[in-house]
Amino acid sequence: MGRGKIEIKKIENPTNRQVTYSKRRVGILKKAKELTVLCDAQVSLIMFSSTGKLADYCSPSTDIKGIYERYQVVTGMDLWNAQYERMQNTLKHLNEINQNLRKEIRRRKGEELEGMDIKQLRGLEQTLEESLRIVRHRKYHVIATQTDTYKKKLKSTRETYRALIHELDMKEENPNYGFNVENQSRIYENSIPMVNECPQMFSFRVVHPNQPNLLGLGYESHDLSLA
Amino acid sequence: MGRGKIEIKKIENPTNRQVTYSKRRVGILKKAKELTVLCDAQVSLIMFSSTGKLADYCSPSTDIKGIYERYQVVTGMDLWNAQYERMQNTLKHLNEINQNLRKEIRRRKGEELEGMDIKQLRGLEQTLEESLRIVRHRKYHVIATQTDTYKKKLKSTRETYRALIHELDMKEENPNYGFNVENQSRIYENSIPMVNECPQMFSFRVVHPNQPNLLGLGYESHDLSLA
DNA sequence: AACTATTTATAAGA
DNA sequence: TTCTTATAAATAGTT
Repeated sequence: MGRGKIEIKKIENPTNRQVTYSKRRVGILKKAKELTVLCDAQVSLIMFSSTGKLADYCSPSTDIKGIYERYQVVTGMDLWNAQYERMQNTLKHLNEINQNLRKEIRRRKGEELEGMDIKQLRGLEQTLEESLRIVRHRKYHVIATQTDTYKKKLKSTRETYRALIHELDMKEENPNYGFNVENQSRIYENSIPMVNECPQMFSFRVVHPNQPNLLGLGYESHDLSLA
Repeated sequence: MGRGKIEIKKIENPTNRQVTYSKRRVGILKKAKELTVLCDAQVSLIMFSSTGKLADYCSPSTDIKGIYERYQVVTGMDLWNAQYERMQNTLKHLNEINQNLRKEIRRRKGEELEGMDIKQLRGLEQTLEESLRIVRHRKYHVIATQTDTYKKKLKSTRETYRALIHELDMKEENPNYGFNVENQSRIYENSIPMVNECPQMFSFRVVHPNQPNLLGLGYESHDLSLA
C-alpha cells in the first residue's frame, strides 16, 4: 500500500526505518482502537521502537496488569507467581523460625512452662544454671579488668601529682609564686591515696549514686553488689 | 476499506462482530509482525475477544515478561514491583528481627558477652536469676503434683487390696477356694504399705533407672535430684 | 508534514 | 470459517 510494494524485511536506512515506524505505529494503534470499539475486545499493545521509545494502547475499562494476569491464567505462563510463591514460602518459614525463637526466649524467661515435664524442666534449669555461671564469671572478669585500669590511672595520677609537688617545691624557693601550695597538696592527699589503698572496695562500694565521680570515670550509678 | 464505509462503534450483531473480529485480528497481527520486522521494534500484542478467546503476538527474541518489565520501568507504573518490594522489605525486616532474637538467646546462654558493660551484665545476671527461680518453682510444683497423684493411686490401690483381702477372708470360710491366701497377702504387705509411708522419698529416691516401675507410672529415668 | 499513486485491508455477500 | 470482490484505508516514495 504505497507507491511501490516493499519486501517485509528490516529497513536498513535508519531514517527510513524511523519514518516507517512512525507511520505504521499510528496505523496499528488505530487498528487496535477500532478493534476494541467495533468488536468489544480487550486489547493491550506495547511497542518499543529500535531507539527504545515506548508507545502503547490499552482498551478502556481495562488495565495492563489485568490483561497480563489474564494472559498468565489462559496461557499457563508464569510471569510472577513462581517468584511470588517462593517469597511467600520464605516469609512463612521465617515467621515459623521467629515464633520458635520467641518461644525459646519465653521458656528461658520462665514463661510458658505449662507443657513441660520434669525431665524438660530439669534440663532447662541446668541450662540456666550454666548460663548464669558464665555471665557471673564474665561480670567478675569485667570488674577485675576495670579495677585494674582504675589502679593504673590512679598510679599515673599520683605520679603526676608527685611530679607537680616536686616542681612546686622547686618553685617555692622562688618567691614569685604566691599561692598556697600546702593547701592544694592536702586536698589530694585526703582523697586519692586513700582510695588507692583498697581499689576493690572503691569500685563497688565507695562510689555512691549521689556522689560525683572521681576523676571523671564513667561508672554508672547502678547496683554493683557482688550478689 | 470494504464494500462500504463503516462507523467505528460497537457492532451489535454478535455474528457480524465475531466475523469482523476474526478478520481484523488477522490484520492487526500481520501489522504487528511487519512492524517488528521492518522497523526492528519490540512489540507485545494481547487481545481477548468479547467471547474471551485469547490471541497474542510477541516479537521474536523478546518475551512477554521482559516487555512488561520494561514497560513498568518506562512508565513508572508500579504494580508487581510495589508488592515485590514490600515483600522484600518484610523479609529483610523479619531477618533482622530473627537476628536480634538469636542474639538475645545467645546472651541468655552466656555467649557473646564481649560488648556488655557491668551494668548490662548485672542486669542479665538478675534476669537469669529470676528465670531460674521461676523454673525451679515450676519444677517443684510439677514434682509435688505428681507425688500427690502417686499418693492417691497408692491409696486407691491399698483400698482395692484391702477389699480383696476382706473378700478372700469371706471366701476362706468356703473350702472350695484352695489356694494359699496367707502367702499372697504377705507379698502385698511387704511392698505397697511400706512405700506408702514415705511417698516423697519414694518419688525421688526409690525409683532407680534399673528397677522396674511400680504400678506402671511413667517416671522417666532421669536426674531428678532436687539440685 | 503533506501529497498521492499504489498496495493492503476488509465489509458485504456467497 | 473461507473465498470473492468492490471499496475504504494505509502507506511508500516523493515533495
